[in-house]
Amino acid sequence: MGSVAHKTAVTLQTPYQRIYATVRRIPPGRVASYGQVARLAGLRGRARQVGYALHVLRGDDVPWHRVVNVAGRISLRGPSALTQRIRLAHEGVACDANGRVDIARFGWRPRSRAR
DNA sequence: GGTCTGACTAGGT
DNA sequence: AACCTAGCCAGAC
Repeated sequence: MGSVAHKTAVTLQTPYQRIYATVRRIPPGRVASYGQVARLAGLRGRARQVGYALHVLRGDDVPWHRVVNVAGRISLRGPSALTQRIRLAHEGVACDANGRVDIARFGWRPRSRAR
């Protein structure tokens, strides 16, 4: 059948592109975990790959600051962690005294698409 | 080729 | 609560 055309269409987007597309869907004022992004991108279980994809990002085309770990903590170390915290605060997402984002309050819960 | 690292996570002790 | 382990996989060396 049209297996070749189908395969081509699926392969058109690399895993990284799917990750970036998913992160771009996170609305301002919301956060998603690495594992959640992986799942939504069709890459279940590859949370580390999401971290690496964001790590190698250049520029600000992707709102990488809206991704935190599953505990609500900022996983970055160094000055970039402060950048992330500031950007989140600018969107109304504050960290508590322990440096955590309240996932119950700010976690992104997309209505449609894969959980 | 092998080995190690990391912006991860779930599950167990 | 902290700590450990397995699973994950692209890069770096």
